[in-house]
This record gives sequence, structure tokens and C-alpha cells, in this order.
Amino acid sequence: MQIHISAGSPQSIYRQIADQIRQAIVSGNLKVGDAVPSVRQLAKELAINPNTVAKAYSELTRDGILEGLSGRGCVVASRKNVFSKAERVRRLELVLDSLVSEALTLGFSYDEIQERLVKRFEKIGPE
Amino acid sequence: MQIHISAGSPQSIYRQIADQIRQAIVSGNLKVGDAVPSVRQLAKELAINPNTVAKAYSELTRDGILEGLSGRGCVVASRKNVFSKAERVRRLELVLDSLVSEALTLGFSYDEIQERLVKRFEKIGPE
Amino acid sequence: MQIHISAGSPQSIYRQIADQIRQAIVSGNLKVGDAVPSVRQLAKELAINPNTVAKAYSELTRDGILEGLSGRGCVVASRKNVFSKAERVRRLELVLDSLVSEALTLGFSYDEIQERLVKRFEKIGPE
Amino acid sequence: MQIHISAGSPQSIYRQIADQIRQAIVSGNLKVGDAVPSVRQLAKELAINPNTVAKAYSELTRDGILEGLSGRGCVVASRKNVFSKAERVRRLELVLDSLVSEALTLGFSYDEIQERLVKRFEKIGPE
DNA sequence: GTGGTCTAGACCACA
DNA sequence: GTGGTCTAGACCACA
Repeated sequence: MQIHISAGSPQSIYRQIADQIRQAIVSGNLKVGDAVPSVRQLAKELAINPNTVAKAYSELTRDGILEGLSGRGCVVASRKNVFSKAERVRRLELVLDSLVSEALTLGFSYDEIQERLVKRFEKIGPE
Repeated sequence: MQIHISAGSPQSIYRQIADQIRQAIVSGNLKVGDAVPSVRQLAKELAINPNTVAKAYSELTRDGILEGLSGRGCVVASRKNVFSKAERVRRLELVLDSLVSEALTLGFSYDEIQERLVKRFEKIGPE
Repeated sequence: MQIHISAGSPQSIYRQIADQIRQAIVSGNLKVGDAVPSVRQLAKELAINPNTVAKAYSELTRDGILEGLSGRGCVVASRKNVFSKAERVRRLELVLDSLVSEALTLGFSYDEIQERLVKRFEKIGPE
Repeated sequence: MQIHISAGSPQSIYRQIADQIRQAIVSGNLKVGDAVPSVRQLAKELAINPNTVAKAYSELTRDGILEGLSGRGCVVASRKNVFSKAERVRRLELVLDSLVSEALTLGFSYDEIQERLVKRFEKIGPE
């Protein structure tokens, strides 16, 4: 489980950590029951404040993605979807709305948006 | 020109307003030269502070989407290339960040995001 | 980093602040990566509302001059080309407007303006 | 005495009018004692609100540039400088500061600024 | 009437 | 601690 953060990024650090763990689960690199690094270890590795790692883990735990093993770290929880399928789609559509309108007013074409999205997937996608 | 805001949204109010105006332009509901509601009128309609509307309008004006007609409100500006290629790409990457981050949080896979984006393009129609 | 504002000036306070930070960068007093005073500290120093300082900083951030380090203040950003050539020219024309307008109001002729500008360049030194 | 205004300009209309009259005086097109168009005639010509023309004339009168002939329009007044030479120079230097720092942070070189200023003079200069 | 600036002060996200 | 968002409300420039 390797996590990378970039300091200058507009994404907050805790968000970068949470997203990368989510991504590792979606891509199969982390499976149900697998342990994630301890808060202190990861904070030391990334040279950041432990509070920041803790915040990422606590969000993931709140969302039912991780499960705390009181005193023995966190593991990937069995997947239970918090939102209904319809609700998840509705929320995704909202973000797609933002993406499309912003990208089009920036002067990008459909093809360019599509292309950039694919590139992004390739760069950070399942390895 | 009908604008709706939702209080519970993760998007800030001024971003929701700016987004919807961008969408109205992209979808053709607002054309170059069309007036947007006055700051005070829209604020009253949405029951929010005029400053919040003004913030949305000023962002759109800075980005070359709207144009102020001192003393007579704002209209949709003619298409300008305000940003450099590099900046446009940077901004596209930012919204892609939001999309991917939100989608992962919702438990969508890359393929599903891709698929939804394609569907959305098909809906708006080719070109 | 010392900033002064004058109440009687035709320039708005936030513009005076933004201007002086630009000047500090141009003159080499502020270099890439250097921190600017925090919003609250500068507001206290100048005895003005923090929102006014924040407005100056947010304009500079939008223009790619400053960079926000979430939770840790703002620093001078590395030189970026945020704007397209056309936009840069448009903005230069705006400040030339101000110069010419103000200079005419003060009763200077074109030749005198020109001469003063050359002198100014000589003072800052070649290249 | 021909005056041109552009609606989309960031310069307010009354400012454009006042500046063009100042410019005509500086360039010698208007001499002491020459009449300027009446408020109503100019407003009709430019298809703008008479208040706007009146505001320009009243600023010029306040500054001692024009002189009202109660009931018979305005003429160019004999030149008396409101500010001392030193004060005028000080104010001009402030605007030059703004111009130079904004232009340099926009990425323009000294030569380019110089060149743009000359072009501006040629375009609107004494004819 | 229009938008722009500024104050005073609350609350939130982030590290 | 840091900046970002929002409210409530004043005052100004402009047409």
C-alpha cells in the first residue's frame, strides 16, 4: 500500500489520502480485511501531521469503507453502500454537470474532455 | 433564467450560481448579450445575501463569461480566450479532480465514470 | 514585507495592497516561495477589516501571483502564464487607460508621460 | 470637436468624455475661450443620458478646465493649475508605479510597455 | 435603479 | 493557527 501526496495540490492532503485508499479498493489492490498503515506510521512516512491521516481514516470509517479494530489499526470493511443506487447516480450527475459546463466554457471540446479523463485514468489507474 | 440552490450541497452557494449560469450558456438558454438577473433581484429571489450573488458574478466576470455594464447590470460576454492553454488545462484538471474524487467516494469505478460521461455527451447531442 | 495604505487615495484599499505586493515581487523584495503576512496579521497591522486583505490576496491568487497553502497562509507562486496573449494585452491596455486618464487630468502632455516612464525604467535599471 | 465613446469600455462614459476634452486641450485642438458642445446636444449626438455629459462637464469645471457661461454653455477656461508641480509629479509617479508593477507581473518587458504606450499615443494623439 | 467596496462578525475546513 | 464562505448592512460611483 503506497500512498503519494502532493503539497501544492488544490486537493487537501486528507482528501488525497482518502481518495487513494478508495481507489486501491475499487481497483482491487486492497481487499476486504486487508490492513491499512497505522496513522502514526503513515504520517511519519509522508512527513505530515498525524491529525491529517486520522481525518482521512475517520472519513473512510464513517462511510463504512474502513473498520477500526480498536487498538490494532484499521482494515477494509465489507462493502455496504450507504446511498441507494439512484442517489449515487444523482450525485454523480451533479458533478458531471459541473465538469461539463466548466470545461465547455473553458473552450474544451467533448473529445478533449474525454481524452483528458482517459489520460487521468491511465496515470493513476489500477496498476 | 431560473436558478436553484440547495443548502445541503457540498458546493458553496456562489459556486452553484456560477455553475448554473455556465450551464445556461453552454445549453444555449443564455446567449451573448443576454442579461442575467440583477444582483439584488436574484439575492431576493433566492433569499440569500446580495454579496453572495455578487461573488458569483464577479468570478464569472473575471473569467470573461459575463461583462459588467456599469450601472446597468451584467450581460453574457462574447466568447473570449482569457486564459493561456496551460491555465485552461490546469483548470480542467481541477474539475476532473473533483469528479474523480467525488465518484470514488460514491463507489463508482473508472469504467462507470467514463460510461456516464459518454452518456451525458450523447444526451446533449453531437457537436 | 512592509505595506502602507493611504485612506485618501483614489485607489481602493485592496488594490493598494495587491499593487504593493506586485511591486515587492517585481523589485525582488519578495521571491518565489516567500510567505506574505497572514490575512489576519496584516489586517491588524493596517487596522482594516480582514475581508479587505483577503480580497487582495484572492485576486493575486486568481492571477497566479500568490499560492494558497491550505491552513498555512500564502506564498509567492512560481511564474506562470495564466492569461492568454490577448488577455494580457487587454489588461495592459486597462492600466495604460488609467495612466493616460490620470496624467491628462493632471495636465501632463503625452511627451511628459513618455519621458517620466523612460526615467522610471532607467531608475529600475536596464533589463 | 468630435467625441467618441465606447459602451463596453471599463472607463466610465463620463470619464471618456472628460478625458477626450482634456486631451483636445493638451493637444491644442481646443484653445482657451473655445466652446464645447452643449450638454443636451452632445447627449443627443452620443445617445446617452444628459446627466452623464453634465457629470463630465462639472468635473472639468471643478478642476478649472472649463468655465460655465451661465445659460450660454461652457468654454475652455484659462489654465490655472490646481496642484503644485511637485504634487502633480507625485501623483503621476503613483500611477506609473501601478502601471509598471502590473505590466511586469503580466510578463511584459520594458520595451513592450513603452511600445504599447507609443501606439496608444499614435492612435488617439493630436491629429 | 445598477454593481463595487468596506466593515463587523460568525462559522467552517484544514494542518 | 491558517484561509474561505456567508450574513447584514453602510456608503459610493455610475447612468
